[in-house]
Amino acid sequence: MKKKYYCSLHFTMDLIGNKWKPLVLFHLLNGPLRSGVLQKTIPGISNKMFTQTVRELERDNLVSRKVYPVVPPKVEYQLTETGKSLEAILKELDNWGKNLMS
Amino acid sequence: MKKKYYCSLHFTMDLIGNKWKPLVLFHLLNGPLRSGVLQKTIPGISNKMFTQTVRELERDNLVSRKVYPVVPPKVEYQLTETGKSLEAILKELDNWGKNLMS
DNA sequence: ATACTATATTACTTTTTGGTAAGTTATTGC
DNA sequence: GCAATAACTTACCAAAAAGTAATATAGTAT
Repeated sequence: MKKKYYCSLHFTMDLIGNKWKPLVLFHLLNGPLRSGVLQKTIPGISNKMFTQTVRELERDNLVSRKVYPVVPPKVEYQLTETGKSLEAILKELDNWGKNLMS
Repeated sequence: MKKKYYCSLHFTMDLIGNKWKPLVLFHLLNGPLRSGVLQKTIPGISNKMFTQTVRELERDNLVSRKVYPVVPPKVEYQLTETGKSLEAILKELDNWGKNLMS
Protein backbone atom coordinates (compact mmCIF):
# COMPACT_ATOMS: atom_id res chain seq x y z
CA MET A 1 0.00 0.00 0.00
CA LYS A 2 1.32 3.44 -0.94
CA LYS A 3 -0.88 5.57 1.24
CA LYS A 4 -1.59 5.38 4.91
CA TYR A 5 -5.20 5.17 5.91
CA TYR A 6 -6.38 6.22 9.31
CA CYS A 7 -9.46 4.01 9.01
CA SER A 8 -10.74 1.36 6.68
CA LEU A 9 -13.58 3.52 5.43
CA HIS A 10 -10.96 5.92 4.17
CA PHE A 11 -9.48 3.08 2.14
CA THR A 12 -12.90 2.16 0.79
CA MET A 13 -13.56 5.73 -0.26
CA ASP A 14 -10.30 5.83 -2.16
CA LEU A 15 -11.42 2.81 -4.16
CA ILE A 16 -15.05 3.66 -4.87
CA GLY A 17 -15.65 7.07 -3.34
CA ASN A 18 -16.57 9.01 -6.41
CA LYS A 19 -19.65 9.59 -8.44
CA TRP A 20 -19.21 7.13 -11.27
CA LYS A 21 -17.60 4.00 -9.89
CA PRO A 22 -20.56 2.78 -7.86
CA LEU A 23 -22.81 3.40 -10.86
CA VAL A 24 -20.61 1.37 -13.17
CA LEU A 25 -20.38 -1.46 -10.66
CA PHE A 26 -24.13 -1.35 -10.05
CA HIS A 27 -24.94 -1.82 -13.71
CA LEU A 28 -22.67 -4.83 -13.90
CA LEU A 29 -24.50 -6.65 -11.12
CA ASN A 30 -26.65 -8.56 -13.60
CA GLY A 31 -23.72 -9.90 -15.55
CA PRO A 32 -21.09 -8.87 -18.09
CA LEU A 33 -21.80 -6.06 -20.51
CA ARG A 34 -20.14 -4.87 -23.66
CA SER A 35 -18.28 -1.62 -23.31
CA GLY A 36 -20.69 0.40 -25.42
CA VAL A 37 -23.76 -1.05 -23.73
CA LEU A 38 -22.39 -0.37 -20.26
CA GLN A 39 -21.56 3.18 -21.20
CA LYS A 40 -25.06 3.79 -22.52
CA THR A 41 -26.59 2.60 -19.28
CA ILE A 42 -25.03 5.65 -17.65
CA PRO A 43 -26.42 8.80 -19.25
CA GLY A 44 -24.24 11.82 -18.66
CA ILE A 45 -20.90 10.08 -18.45
CA SER A 46 -18.47 11.25 -21.08
CA ASN A 47 -16.43 8.94 -23.20
CA LYS A 48 -13.30 9.93 -21.41
CA MET A 49 -14.71 9.54 -17.93
CA PHE A 50 -16.13 6.16 -18.78
CA THR A 51 -12.80 4.83 -20.01
CA GLN A 52 -10.97 6.31 -17.08
CA THR A 53 -13.44 4.86 -14.60
CA VAL A 54 -13.33 1.30 -15.93
CA ARG A 55 -9.55 1.48 -16.18
CA GLU A 56 -9.29 2.34 -12.52
CA LEU A 57 -11.82 -0.29 -11.52
CA GLU A 58 -9.82 -2.82 -13.50
CA ARG A 59 -6.56 -1.69 -11.92
CA ASP A 60 -8.14 -2.10 -8.48
CA ASN A 61 -9.43 -5.53 -9.41
CA LEU A 62 -13.11 -4.72 -9.10
CA VAL A 63 -13.93 -5.43 -12.72
CA SER A 64 -12.24 -7.53 -15.35
CA ARG A 65 -11.92 -6.71 -19.00
CA LYS A 66 -12.24 -9.28 -21.72
CA VAL A 67 -11.19 -8.40 -25.24
CA TYR A 68 -12.47 -10.39 -28.21
CA PRO A 69 -10.05 -10.19 -31.13
CA VAL A 70 -12.63 -9.22 -33.72
CA VAL A 71 -13.28 -6.24 -35.92
CA PRO A 72 -14.86 -3.97 -35.00
CA PRO A 73 -13.58 -4.53 -31.46
CA LYS A 74 -15.64 -6.22 -28.80
CA VAL A 75 -14.84 -5.68 -25.16
CA GLU A 76 -16.77 -6.98 -22.21
CA TYR A 77 -16.59 -5.89 -18.60
CA GLN A 78 -17.65 -7.95 -15.65
CA LEU A 79 -17.37 -7.84 -11.90
CA THR A 80 -14.57 -9.73 -10.25
CA GLU A 81 -15.23 -11.61 -7.02
CA THR A 82 -14.15 -8.52 -5.14
CA GLY A 83 -16.52 -6.44 -7.21
CA LYS A 84 -19.35 -8.86 -6.53
CA SER A 85 -18.72 -8.56 -2.82
CA LEU A 86 -20.11 -5.04 -3.11
CA GLU A 87 -23.46 -6.25 -4.39
CA ALA A 88 -25.39 -5.88 -1.12
CA ILE A 89 -23.96 -2.44 -0.44
CA LEU A 90 -24.66 -1.17 -3.94
CA LYS A 91 -28.25 -2.33 -3.75
CA GLU A 92 -28.69 -0.73 -0.35
CA LEU A 93 -27.30 2.56 -1.63
CA ASP A 94 -29.73 2.41 -4.53
CA ASN A 95 -32.62 1.63 -2.20
CA TRP A 96 -31.65 4.34 0.23
CA GLY A 97 -31.84 6.86 -2.59
CA LYS A 98 -35.14 5.43 -3.77
CA ASN A 99 -36.74 5.94 -0.37
CA LEU A 100 -35.36 9.43 -0.02
CA MET A 101 -36.39 10.59 -3.47
CA SER A 102 -40.02 9.64 -3.17
CA MET B 1 -35.72 18.33 -7.51
CA LYS B 2 -33.59 20.31 -9.88
CA LYS B 3 -31.83 17.48 -11.62
CA LYS B 4 -33.23 14.45 -13.32
CA TYR B 5 -31.88 11.15 -12.16
CA TYR B 6 -31.97 8.10 -14.34
CA CYS B 7 -31.73 5.83 -11.33
CA SER B 8 -31.92 6.22 -7.59
CA LEU B 9 -28.28 5.30 -7.07
CA HIS B 10 -27.40 8.35 -9.13
CA PHE B 11 -29.36 10.46 -6.66
CA THR B 12 -27.59 8.79 -3.74
CA MET B 13 -24.23 9.50 -5.28
CA ASP B 14 -25.08 13.15 -5.67
CA LEU B 15 -25.75 13.34 -1.95
CA ILE B 16 -22.87 11.34 -0.53
CA GLY B 17 -20.76 10.32 -3.52
CA ASN B 18 -17.52 12.00 -2.63
CA LYS B 19 -14.56 11.24 -0.49
CA TRP B 20 -15.33 13.16 2.67
CA LYS B 21 -19.05 12.97 3.29
CA PRO B 22 -19.21 9.29 4.24
CA LEU B 23 -16.25 9.81 6.56
CA VAL B 24 -17.90 12.70 8.35
CA LEU B 25 -21.16 10.80 8.70
CA PHE B 26 -19.32 7.70 9.90
CA HIS B 27 -17.63 9.54 12.73
CA LEU B 28 -20.94 10.92 13.91
CA LEU B 29 -22.47 7.47 14.33
CA ASN B 30 -21.62 7.38 18.01
CA GLY B 31 -23.30 10.66 18.80
CA PRO B 32 -22.90 14.43 18.43
CA LEU B 33 -19.45 15.94 18.26
CA ARG B 34 -18.11 19.45 18.58
CA SER B 35 -16.92 20.96 15.35
CA GLY B 36 -13.26 20.92 16.26
CA VAL B 37 -13.37 17.38 17.60
CA LEU B 38 -15.12 16.07 14.50
CA GLN B 39 -12.60 17.75 12.28
CA LYS B 40 -9.70 16.22 14.19
CA THR B 41 -11.15 12.73 13.73
CA ILE B 42 -10.49 13.13 10.02
CA PRO B 43 -6.78 13.61 9.44
CA GLY B 44 -6.02 15.15 6.08
CA ILE B 45 -9.16 17.23 5.70
CA SER B 46 -8.48 20.93 5.45
CA ASN B 47 -10.41 23.52 7.36
CA LYS B 48 -12.09 24.70 4.25
CA MET B 49 -13.12 21.26 3.03
CA PHE B 50 -14.45 20.37 6.45
CA THR B 51 -16.66 23.43 6.63
CA GLN B 52 -17.83 22.94 3.09
CA THR B 53 -18.64 19.29 3.69
CA VAL B 54 -20.68 19.81 6.85
CA ARG B 55 -22.48 22.74 5.21
CA GLU B 56 -23.59 20.53 2.37
CA LEU B 57 -24.56 17.70 4.68
CA GLU B 58 -26.60 20.18 6.67
CA ARG B 59 -28.24 21.58 3.56
CA ASP B 60 -29.18 18.05 2.50
CA ASN B 61 -30.56 17.30 5.95
CA LEU B 62 -28.12 14.54 6.81
CA VAL B 63 -26.61 16.33 9.79
CA SER B 64 -27.91 19.07 12.03
CA ARG B 65 -25.92 21.90 13.48
CA LYS B 66 -26.43 23.21 16.96
CA VAL B 67 -24.86 26.49 17.98
CA TYR B 68 -24.36 27.32 21.64
CA PRO B 69 -24.34 31.10 22.19
CA VAL B 70 -21.13 31.17 24.18
CA VAL B 71 -17.69 32.65 23.71
CA PRO B 72 -15.58 31.19 22.36
CA PRO B 73 -18.16 29.57 20.10
CA LYS B 74 -19.34 26.02 20.56
CA VAL B 75 -20.94 24.15 17.68
CA GLU B 76 -22.09 20.57 17.68
CA TYR B 77 -22.97 18.39 14.74
CA GLN B 78 -25.15 15.34 14.89
CA LEU B 79 -26.84 13.00 12.47
CA THR B 80 -30.43 13.64 11.54
CA GLU B 81 -32.84 10.74 11.23
CA THR B 82 -32.01 10.62 7.54
CA GLY B 83 -28.33 10.56 8.39
CA LYS B 84 -28.84 7.78 10.87
CA SER B 85 -30.57 5.72 8.22
CA LEU B 86 -27.16 5.37 6.58
CA GLU B 87 -25.66 3.68 9.61
CA ALA B 88 -25.79 0.12 8.32
CA ILE B 89 -24.38 1.09 4.93
CA LEU B 90 -21.56 3.14 6.43
CA LYS B 91 -20.53 0.28 8.68
CA GLU B 92 -20.64 -2.15 5.79
CA LEU B 93 -18.46 0.13 3.69
CA ASP B 94 -15.99 0.35 6.53
CA ASN B 95 -16.03 -3.40 6.98
CA TRP B 96 -15.64 -4.04 3.28
CA GLY B 97 -12.51 -1.94 3.30
CA LYS B 98 -11.25 -3.68 6.40
CA ASN B 99 -11.50 -7.10 4.77
CA LEU B 100 -9.88 -5.91 1.58
CA MET B 101 -6.98 -4.15 3.26
CA SER B 102 -5.86 -7.08 5.32
C1' DA C 1 -10.77 3.07 -52.28
C1' DT C 2 -14.19 4.60 -49.07
C1' DA C 3 -17.31 4.31 -45.41
C1' DC C 4 -18.57 1.91 -41.34
C1' DT C 5 -18.01 -0.31 -37.00
C1' DA C 6 -16.75 -0.36 -31.60
C1' DT C 7 -13.44 0.89 -28.56
C1' DA C 8 -10.55 3.52 -27.25
C1' DT C 9 -6.66 7.52 -26.88
C1' DT C 10 -4.95 12.16 -27.15
C1' DA C 11 -4.60 17.21 -27.09
C1' DC C 12 -6.64 21.03 -25.58
C1' DT C 13 -9.61 23.82 -22.75
C1' DT C 14 -12.82 24.72 -19.06
C1' DT C 15 -14.59 23.80 -14.62
C1' DT C 16 -14.29 22.25 -10.17
C1' DT C 17 -11.89 21.15 -6.23
C1' DG C 18 -8.75 21.96 -2.78
C1' DG C 19 -4.88 24.25 -0.10
C1' DT C 20 -2.90 28.27 2.47
C1' DA C 21 -3.03 32.02 4.95
C1' DA C 22 -5.25 35.90 6.75
C1' DG C 23 -9.22 37.99 8.78
C1' DT C 24 -13.70 37.97 11.79
C1' DT C 25 -16.34 37.50 15.95
C1' DA C 26 -17.29 38.41 20.89
C1' DT C 27 -16.20 37.51 25.40
C1' DT C 28 -13.01 36.27 29.22
C1' DG C 29 -8.71 36.57 31.72
C1' DC C 30 -4.51 38.97 32.34
C1' DG D 1 -6.08 47.21 25.97
C1' DC D 2 -4.25 42.91 24.42
C1' DA D 3 -3.96 38.03 23.83
C1' DA D 4 -6.41 33.81 23.72
C1' DT D 5 -10.21 31.11 22.31
C1' DA D 6 -13.45 28.10 18.65
C1' DA D 7 -15.46 28.22 14.71
C1' DC D 8 -15.71 29.86 10.92
C1' DT D 9 -15.14 32.91 6.31
C1' DT D 10 -12.77 34.94 2.59
C1' DA D 11 -9.41 35.82 -1.05
C1' DC D 12 -6.15 34.07 -3.71
C1' DC D 13 -3.82 30.61 -6.16
C1' DA D 14 -2.57 25.80 -7.62
C1' DA D 15 -3.93 21.31 -8.79
C1' DA D 16 -7.04 17.97 -10.32
C1' DA D 17 -11.09 16.58 -12.67
C1' DA D 18 -13.86 16.66 -16.50
C1' DG D 19 -15.71 18.10 -21.13
C1' DT D 20 -15.02 18.40 -26.32
C1' DA D 21 -13.42 17.16 -30.41
C1' DA D 22 -10.20 14.96 -33.33
C1' DT D 23 -7.68 10.77 -34.32
C1' DA D 24 -6.32 5.61 -34.39
C1' DT D 25 -7.39 0.86 -35.38
C1' DA D 26 -8.37 -2.87 -38.74
C1' DG D 27 -11.26 -5.76 -40.81
C1' DT D 28 -15.86 -6.02 -43.65
C1' DA D 29 -19.31 -4.31 -46.64
C1' DT D 30 -20.23 -1.29 -50.41
